[in-house]
Amino acid sequence: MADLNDDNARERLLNAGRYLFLRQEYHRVSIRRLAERAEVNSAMIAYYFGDKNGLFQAVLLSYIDPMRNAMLERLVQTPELTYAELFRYFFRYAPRDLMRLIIRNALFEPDEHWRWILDKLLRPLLTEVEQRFGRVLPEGPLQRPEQARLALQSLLVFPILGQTLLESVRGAPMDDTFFDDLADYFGLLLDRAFAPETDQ
Amino acid sequence: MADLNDDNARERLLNAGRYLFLRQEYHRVSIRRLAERAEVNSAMIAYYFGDKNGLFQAVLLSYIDPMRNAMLERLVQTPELTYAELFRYFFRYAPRDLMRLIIRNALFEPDEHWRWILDKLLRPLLTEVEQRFGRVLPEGPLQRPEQARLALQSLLVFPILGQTLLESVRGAPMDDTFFDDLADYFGLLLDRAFAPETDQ
DNA sequence: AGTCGCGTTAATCAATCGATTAATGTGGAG
DNA sequence: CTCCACATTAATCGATTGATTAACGCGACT
Repeated sequence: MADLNDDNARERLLNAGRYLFLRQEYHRVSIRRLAERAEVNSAMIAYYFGDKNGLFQAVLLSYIDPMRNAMLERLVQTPELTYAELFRYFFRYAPRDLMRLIIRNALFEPDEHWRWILDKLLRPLLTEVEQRFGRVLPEGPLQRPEQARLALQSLLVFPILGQTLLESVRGAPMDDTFFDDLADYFGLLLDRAFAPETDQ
Repeated sequence: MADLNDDNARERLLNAGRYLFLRQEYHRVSIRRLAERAEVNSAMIAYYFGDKNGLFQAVLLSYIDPMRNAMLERLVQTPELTYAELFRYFFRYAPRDLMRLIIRNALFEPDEHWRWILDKLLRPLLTEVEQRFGRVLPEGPLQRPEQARLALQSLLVFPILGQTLLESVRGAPMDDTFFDDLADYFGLLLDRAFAPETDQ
């Protein structure tokens, strides 16, 4: 357990990267500020990670495995998930900082880290979750998998992604209570929309 | 009309800013590349806009007024909008590049341009659109304005915002046909969810 | 012709960027 | 103690950043 503490340069740099890369865009985080926050010489980045990008990818990798395990473990415990439960779970336990980090550094600069993030991190996780928890919609005009998936993704991701934006607009923070209410609301919305045809 | 052509330095810089700021994050766009693209001396930025940030704000302002006018003009023509029409209109005519620009430079760097963008650009537009086209939901458990608005915003914004991401995941571009289908699907989804209570 | 002001240019500033180097510290094995 | 591999340091590299300056071109007006 002594090899997991944070008094060695590599771990300290990872922690500094987790802190800084989550809060600022990649090019705004300089090697010197990383080293300064880690209280480590800036050359240690090249020593342990090759270059700045190596540290960045190491930070992402250090997030992705615990996230996948945690998500799958929790989801496995409730295999028959209602939409409300799914929203509530996701709003509570999704690593919001990591989501924003990925969006910020990949979605808007697709030529740099994007391909790597997509292939190494995102696609395996998405396919695995989907395989385990794919829902079959009832018969009806809404049974179009791609569109249904996009609707679900929008409702899941946007409130988290735009939390800062939304809090500024509404002038009040979105606490857990708000997200719980939102989860119930979205769950009810999808239940009604995806409900089997009644008549006519 | 001769004062609207693009052979003067100020207009050329605005065009360069429109091009570059839409495609890269603020700090990735250097004064020299702006001047180079505008085929203008880099000192002209300071001359006309004070500094780089002045040019950036001028670029945003040059977008926002035509956008507001275009949106309101088109929306006024169809005051009684179905959800499908609203989605279709938004997916077609919303300035996606500008949306991404605002998100990229404000949502994720709230301490820099964020407050200015929100107060000057976003809030007036949102309140104006909402005042003119606020819909009244039918009675029922889904009549909660804030949550309903957030659901609508999610379905409207996320597909546009994440277009690059989604295209990479699905491996094919999302053309107008896809967005039209998506508009119909989302419209139907909300119609069903927000439909008045039937019985029980 | 003179001159005033707007527009423009080349040159340069200090600061910071990512990266590299050579020298040095350190701690354990032989 | 010696040696060697690993870890760390200070210093510096060339490149680029945003910004500023002094000089200059030039048309308009007197």
